Amino acid sequence: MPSWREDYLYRLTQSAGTEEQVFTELANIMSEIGFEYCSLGVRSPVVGRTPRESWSTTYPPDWQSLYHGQNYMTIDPVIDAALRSPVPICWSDKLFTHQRPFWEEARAHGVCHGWTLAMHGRCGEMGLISLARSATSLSAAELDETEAKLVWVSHAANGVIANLAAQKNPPKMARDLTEREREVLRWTSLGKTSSEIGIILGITTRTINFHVTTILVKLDAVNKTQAVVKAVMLDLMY
Amino acid sequence: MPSWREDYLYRLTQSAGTEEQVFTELANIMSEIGFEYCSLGVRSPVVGRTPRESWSTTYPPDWQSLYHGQNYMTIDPVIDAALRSPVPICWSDKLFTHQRPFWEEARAHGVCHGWTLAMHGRCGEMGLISLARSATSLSAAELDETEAKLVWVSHAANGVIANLAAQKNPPKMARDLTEREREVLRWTSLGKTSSEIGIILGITTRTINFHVTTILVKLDAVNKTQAVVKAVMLDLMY
DNA sequence: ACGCCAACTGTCAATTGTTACAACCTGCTA
DNA sequence: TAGCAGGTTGTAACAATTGACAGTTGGCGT
Repeated sequence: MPSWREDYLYRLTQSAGTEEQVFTELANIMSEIGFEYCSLGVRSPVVGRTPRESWSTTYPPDWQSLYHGQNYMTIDPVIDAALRSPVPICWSDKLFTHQRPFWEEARAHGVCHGWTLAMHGRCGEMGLISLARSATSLSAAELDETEAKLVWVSHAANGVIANLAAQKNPPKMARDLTEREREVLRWTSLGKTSSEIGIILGITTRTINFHVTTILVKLDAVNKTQAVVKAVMLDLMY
Repeated sequence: MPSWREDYLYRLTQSAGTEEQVFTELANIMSEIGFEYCSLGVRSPVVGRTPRESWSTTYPPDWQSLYHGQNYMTIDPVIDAALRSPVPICWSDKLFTHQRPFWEEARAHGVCHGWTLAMHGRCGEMGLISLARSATSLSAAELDETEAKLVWVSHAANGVIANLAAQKNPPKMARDLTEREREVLRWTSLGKTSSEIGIILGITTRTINFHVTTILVKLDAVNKTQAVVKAVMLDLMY
C-alpha cells in the first residue's frame, strides 16, 4: 500500500505545470477527504508593484460572484480570525456574530460548514485555504481524524505553488552583490548618508558613492531608495 | 475523551509566557510522539538591525556545542533541503552524500534518525524544526501515522511563538499613515523622485515633499530611504 | 608575469532631498 | 460655529545623491 504522503505529493507535483493545475489537484484531494468546496487565495509581494493576488476556488459560482461583487473579503471575519490563529479555524456561529447577514447568505449558497487555514511563504506570500461543504457539519471527532492531514496537504500545496513561483521569478541576482556592497546597503537602509557610512567604514565618501553606483546597476534601480527596497524584498542584504 | 488538538493547543498556549516555555512544551509533546530530541531555530527580520536568530534545542549538549563551535549550520544539508521542500523531509543517507563526516559525527552523538520541517511566518520569520532520536529509524509506516500530526503541532507552536513576538513588538503605527501618504510612499519605493510623483498625482513637488516630511516624523525615520525600508518591512504601504 | 576583479580615490556639474519658515482650503464633528 | 484633520502651496538655503570622466592598489588564479 503506497503511503498517502507520497501519493498526495506526487499528485500535487505531477500536476504542477501551473498554479491552477496544482489547485485543481488540491481540490480533488480535499474532495476525497470530504469537502465539496475548496478555495485558495494567495497574496504575494512583488518588488516594484502592488502585491499580486490570485484566487482559485470551486465554490458555487453564485456565491463566488456575490462574494467578489460585494467585496465581502473586507468583512469576512474568517480571514481575520485565520490570520491571527496559530491553528486552523473551524467556522462557528460565534465567529459571525457581527456579520449575521453575510453568514446567512453564505449558508444560503451551500457554503455552510467550513474550515480555514492561513499559511505563509518564504518570501512574504500569504495563503488562505478554505474548505467547505453544504451538508454534514464538522465534528470534533472528524477534525481529530483529518485535520492534521488537511494541514499537511495544504502546506504541501502551498509549498509546491511557492516553488513554481520561485522558478518563474528568477532568483537571479541573489548574490551578485559583494560583501562590501551589502555592507553599504545595510547602512543605507538604516538611513545613513554616504558620508556617514564613509566615516563608519573608514573610507571616503567618494568610495561609498562608487559602491552605491554599482549597486544601482546590479539591482537595476534608479536610486538608492529603490535599490534598498529591492534588496529588502529579495533579502539580499544579510 | 478530549481532542488531541485542544490538548496540544492548550499546552502550547498555557505555557506561553515566553518563547522558551513554548519550546519546552513543544519538546515534551514531541517526546510523547516518539522523538527524544527536538530543536527549533527561528530567524526573524528586525527593522533596523540584523535579523534576530534564536535556537532552542534538547539535542545532546556535546552535539550542540560541536555544531555551534564548528559552525556546522553552514554545511548542514538538511537546512537547505528543508527550505526547498514543500513537505517535511526525513533524513536519509543520500541527503548527506556530500557531508559524510558531518553525518557520522551526528550519529556518533546519538542524533541518528531525524525529520525536519521549515516554516514561515507572517512577517518573514523563518522557523526550522528538527526532531531526532538515537534508536529506531523512521519508517514510512510510522510517518504515515504521525507526520501529519507533527506538522500540525509544529505549525501551531510556530504560530504561538509568532503571536508572542507580535505582542511584544507593538504593531503600533500600522495605520498612522493617511492614504495620501501611503500613495507617496508607494511611488517613492519605486524610485520616483518627488517631482515625478508630483506629476503623477497632479500636485506640486512642494506638496509631495510636505507629505514626505510628515512620513519621516510618523515613521521616525531620518530620510526617505529609511522610511521606505520601515514601511516595507512593516507592510504599511498597501 | 599577466589579467581580472573587488576595493578604493579623485573632480565636476546637475539634480534631488531635507529643513525651516508660514499659510489657505475643505469636510467633518462636537 | 469653532475646532480639527487631511490635503494643499510657497520661498529659500544647504546637504546629499547621481552620473560621467579617469585612475591606483592588492589579491587571486592561470
